[in-house]
Amino acid sequence: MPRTPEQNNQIRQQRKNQILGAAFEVYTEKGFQSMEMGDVAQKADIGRGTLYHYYKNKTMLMRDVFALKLEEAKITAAKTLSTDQKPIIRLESFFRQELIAHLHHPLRYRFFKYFFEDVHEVYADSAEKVLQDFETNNYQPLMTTFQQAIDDGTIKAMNPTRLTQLFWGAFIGMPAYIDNSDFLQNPQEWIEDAMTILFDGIKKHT
Amino acid sequence: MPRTPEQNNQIRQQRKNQILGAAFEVYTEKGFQSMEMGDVAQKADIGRGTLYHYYKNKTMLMRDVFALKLEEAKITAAKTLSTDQKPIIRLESFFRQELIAHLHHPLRYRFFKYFFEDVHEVYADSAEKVLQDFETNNYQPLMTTFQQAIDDGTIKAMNPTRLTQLFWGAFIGMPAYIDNSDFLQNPQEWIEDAMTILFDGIKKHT
Amino acid sequence: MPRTPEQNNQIRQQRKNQILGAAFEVYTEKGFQSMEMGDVAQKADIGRGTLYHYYKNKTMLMRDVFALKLEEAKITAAKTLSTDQKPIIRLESFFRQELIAHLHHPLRYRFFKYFFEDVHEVYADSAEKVLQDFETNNYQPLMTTFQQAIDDGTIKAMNPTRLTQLFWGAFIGMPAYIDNSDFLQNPQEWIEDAMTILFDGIKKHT
Amino acid sequence: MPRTPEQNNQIRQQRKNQILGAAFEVYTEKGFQSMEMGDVAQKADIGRGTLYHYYKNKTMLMRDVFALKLEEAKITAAKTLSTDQKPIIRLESFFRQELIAHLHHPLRYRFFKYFFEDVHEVYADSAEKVLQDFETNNYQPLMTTFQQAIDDGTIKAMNPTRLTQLFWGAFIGMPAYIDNSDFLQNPQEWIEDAMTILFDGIKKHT
DNA sequence: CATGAATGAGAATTCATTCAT
DNA sequence: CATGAATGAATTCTCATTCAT
Repeated sequence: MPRTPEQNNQIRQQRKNQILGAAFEVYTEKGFQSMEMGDVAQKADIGRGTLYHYYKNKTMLMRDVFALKLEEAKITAAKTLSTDQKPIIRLESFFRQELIAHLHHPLRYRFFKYFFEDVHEVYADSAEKVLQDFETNNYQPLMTTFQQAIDDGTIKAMNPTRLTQLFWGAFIGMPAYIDNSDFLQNPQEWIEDAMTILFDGIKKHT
Repeated sequence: MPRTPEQNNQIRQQRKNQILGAAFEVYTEKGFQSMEMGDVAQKADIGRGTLYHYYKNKTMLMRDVFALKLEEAKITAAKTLSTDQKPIIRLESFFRQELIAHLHHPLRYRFFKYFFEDVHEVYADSAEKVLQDFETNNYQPLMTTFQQAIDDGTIKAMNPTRLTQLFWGAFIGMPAYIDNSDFLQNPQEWIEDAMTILFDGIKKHT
Repeated sequence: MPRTPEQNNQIRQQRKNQILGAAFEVYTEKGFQSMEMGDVAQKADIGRGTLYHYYKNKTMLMRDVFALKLEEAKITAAKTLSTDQKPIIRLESFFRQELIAHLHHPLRYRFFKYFFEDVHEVYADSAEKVLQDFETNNYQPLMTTFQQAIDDGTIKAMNPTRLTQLFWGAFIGMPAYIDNSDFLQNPQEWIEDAMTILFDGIKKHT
Repeated sequence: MPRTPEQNNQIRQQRKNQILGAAFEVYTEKGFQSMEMGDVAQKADIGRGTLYHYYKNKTMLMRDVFALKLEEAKITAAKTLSTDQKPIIRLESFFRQELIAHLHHPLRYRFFKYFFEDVHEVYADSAEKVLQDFETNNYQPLMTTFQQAIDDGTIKAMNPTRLTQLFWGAFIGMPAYIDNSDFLQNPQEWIEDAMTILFDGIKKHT
């Protein structure tokens, strides 16, 4: 007997998740150009042709990956950044949490690293809109929190947009270059040192 | 009459520079996988076959680009980091100078961004050795200077290797993500804010 | 509905045979260097890309062709050489049969002609091993039969390895050089004359 | 002061010999398709471009190589085959001498092996004429001598054209297949065994 | 829906030949 | 004449995508 439409939908959604997960992994390992649809299919444990039942092409697949991960990041951020703690505390929580997340999925940070590189190739003309959305959905909460911390005098007065971008860049960059063996071997220390640099700077303040 | 060996050498050297320059440009725009030998040839204003007169293949060409740029970076670093000023001053000079360089050669920072991504593909088994060399030649002087600044009490005590990597990552990351329109429009302010974050942290110290 | 694995296997096997047959033909016409993958595809009546679905590259394709033909030759030889007739009779049958086979498949002898030329290019470092195997699988039965004929006094005492090689070389060489119009026009006579030279020599024995 | 025309001619001829020698060597190692003009130039110790002062292209170069070697072979044959000894003795001398020559230039035999393969590619439409000439100049003396040996009853009555071709093929084939280590290690024995097979056959005649 | 076979456009690479000096 | 730099046509090979079952 044929499946009900809901069953079909459910199967379809589950398959999509399977594919999305595989695509995300392959993507963080290789980037857009170098990732191969065959690898995605293999990792998702489905046939190569099956991918194309769910996604018209590589581009559309990656758009979905991007959308999903951006949404996830947005939710995570919202959760951490909208508590009723002091702004500076919320910021520290957010970044510490993200660094800890890197630890559990060591290639996770690469997602954002690659995202900004590939966004124009994947979205073509609508890339600007996507970046705009990213700014609204993902940066905005961060920016607002930075602003609050500026307002309550806990951090220095700075253009909050620029601050957010610089801070975010520095944060993504930290695990991105050179080997991460130190990060993996002494994660606690590494994370605290990274937090210190970002929040307190390297100078000794007397 | 044939050209003299010196003439040939000169031609070869000039042509190599031409190719290296073109390859560097294309590389910083596209990365290893996406750059096409045809683009390099076109940008260098030579025939596609001529590339192969000078470089056995794409990999060897990129190895030469890497070697050249790493060498250049090493020399620049040495110059700035070995003055007789106080360590903290030298560090600030170095990073400020690098950020100013980014301003004049907007794709320059991408080189390092891509380098760490592609090093394994380009060098295969010897990638680890290359990274080792990079650490020795390029990180070492920085690390030493950090150590000196720690020793004279101007910066906080931290594992200098980790510090160097974190700092470098943050520094590369800052201009690497999202649009750089702000950077291009208000370079002076942007640079000073970046310097502040890196050296003083974002917190207000009373 | 997807094909069953057996169906796929069958398709794969059939396609491989198609390709192997085409490759063999093109190879015996041109040799390794000059054969073009495009010709093979065309002769096999498949797309150029499909070749690479089945064989990683030209080299691997030829390795399979070699393996197949060597195996076939081995089986043919075994069949003819292991009857319970007198050794000399078996030898004569074997070579006469091979010459008749040449007649029906005029390019067949070229396979061995080219094989020894290309084996080093196709197998690189393992070429020696392949030749060793060839000697074991294909020469051995012949050698053994020669030895038996020596033992029963029907042929002259000679080092059987050298004898096999010389004999085989002479046998391959006979149809290999100059035009074969005579061979095609008077196959029976040609074959008998070749057999005479090889087995009785050209001298008249009184 | 400029060279005299004769001097120029002499230089030209010497250069040509240099090139011809190099081309012959490369050819016997690789065959027509696989030999590279660069290798010829290198072996001849001249510039790549210089080749083209002497030969319009690869084809013309090889035609000259062929012509030269065929001429040499013809002269050698004439010398050995036109003594006043018995025909059978002359034939044995000729082939023994050729086998000894192989010993000194181990790839020499390949020349004829490749020649018949490449003649059509190198000469295109005139290939038939070239083969005709080869038959006239190189085979004819051999054929005549075979005929004489048939006439004086020392060898069996056979169609002399076919005999020549079969014999020649067998003779070229002997050193051509499988490794020639035995040939190089025990040349005397190898040659005598080869002579025996060709002239006396492998059967024991009582 | 599911699948792997099939495909061809496109990229890397080779190498005989031409050309400027 | 001599040379090596320069070139592009021809070839191998890759991989996203389509197709038959």
